[in-house]
Amino acid sequence: MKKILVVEDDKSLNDGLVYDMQEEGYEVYSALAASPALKIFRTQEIDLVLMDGNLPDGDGYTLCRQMKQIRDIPVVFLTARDMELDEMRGFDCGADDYITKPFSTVLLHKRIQAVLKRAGRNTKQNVYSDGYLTVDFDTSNVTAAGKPLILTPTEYRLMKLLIDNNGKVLTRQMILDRLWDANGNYVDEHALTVNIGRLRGKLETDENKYIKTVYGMGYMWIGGLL
Amino acid sequence: MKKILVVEDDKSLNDGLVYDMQEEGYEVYSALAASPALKIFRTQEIDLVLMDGNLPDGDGYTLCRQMKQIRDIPVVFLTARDMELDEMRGFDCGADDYITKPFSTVLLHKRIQAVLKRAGRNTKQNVYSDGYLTVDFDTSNVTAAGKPLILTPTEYRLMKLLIDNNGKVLTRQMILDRLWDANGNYVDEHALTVNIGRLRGKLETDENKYIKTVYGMGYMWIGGLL
DNA sequence: CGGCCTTATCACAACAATATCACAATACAG
DNA sequence: CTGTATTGTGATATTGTTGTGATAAGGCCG
Repeated sequence: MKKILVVEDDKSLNDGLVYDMQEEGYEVYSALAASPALKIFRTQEIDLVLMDGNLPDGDGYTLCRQMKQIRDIPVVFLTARDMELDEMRGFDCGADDYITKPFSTVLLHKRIQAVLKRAGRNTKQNVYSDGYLTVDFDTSNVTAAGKPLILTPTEYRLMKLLIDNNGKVLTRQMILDRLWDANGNYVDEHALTVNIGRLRGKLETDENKYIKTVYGMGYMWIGGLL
Repeated sequence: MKKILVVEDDKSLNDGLVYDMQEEGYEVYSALAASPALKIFRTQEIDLVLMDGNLPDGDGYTLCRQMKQIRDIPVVFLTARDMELDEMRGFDCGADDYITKPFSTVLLHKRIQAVLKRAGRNTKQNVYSDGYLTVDFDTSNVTAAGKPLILTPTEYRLMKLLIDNNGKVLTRQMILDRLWDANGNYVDEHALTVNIGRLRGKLETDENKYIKTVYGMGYMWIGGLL
């Protein structure tokens, strides 16, 4: 569940926001001023900050900058209509969006979703990496020591299967079933042996071993385990 | 210089926007409807789209989605005040900001700056250069060993796409989607193969190879790697 | 240590993916 | 409207991959 921090000095508006956001399914923290907000921000893994532009102790733009420095999470500003100057300052300090009061709950929620989604793009990663080998499963990019590595489709699928079961032994039969025998076509078990060899040849060095042969059983990926 | 595409069916507002943005130092393209907009978008390396929500042929939200699919650049919506529904649809389709009419030039500029800055995390280099090949993406000048190289539009766009993803594999499908029509319009995958060949013929020599084919996957630019 | 089984390596052939070349269709400038 | 450059298409050649067979190397157990 996403954690939202509401920073708004108007008590009733603050309460309203907290209630609304809880209804929308977020875990909500709130603060009435900058300094308690910062404290919460440090201790909780906040995903997004909803912030008023005019806070009593030090304005929100300073707070925004401070937070961004600690950890770069999205900040959405709440600002009164027609405060063009405010808007600009907000963006200057790195705000990700701003919303003019008054606003509806549903709109607010939509904007928050949009901002979170935007931020999520830069953080979400589906990668395997130890010091030497890196595999990006989203783009199918494989690099060894920073240099791109070209794997054939079968080699890649084989590697993915092994990494998905990092530390577990996969029997030859299991691997055959999952990589080849999708439609009942029989393939020589030997094909697996050869492809394991080819994969090793491409990604293992004298110092870096990844695929452990388990005699009489199958193979096991041992990335970052030994 | 940043390239902005203005999509607005109100001719006078369109002209005004174009003028304002040119004053602010952008290179501005404009379209009065969705389909010409899409054409410009495909052929020009647009950095940001300024779009009206109500277009005569197919609404802007559809257009936004199409563009995002081709290449993920920021889209800012222009929408009439109080059109809350519009705003939400805008965000649903991946809009990066929206601005309610009427607005001031200076505010618009600020918002655009903010959005561009936000997107800037993904901004690519403006000049590519290794010892042999040099590409200036601002002026579209390409030189090999100091001598100018003439590329056709498609060759250039193809090369840019590859360089933007230096060291990463781009699948054939990805490239097709981004350089040719992302919608139903069918283009023979073969066209890509041929254009890769032409590009290679122009910029590769016996000693300098740039485009690595990844069998069963696609292609990868390998400038300064390997 | 020596037989027996499992796994590894190498070379090759069949096949599928990609490259190349020539030409036709299209866009485009004058 | 005409000539030219660009881009897509088709036929054919080339290259990369992958399964298979033969052979070598390695582990297991007496």
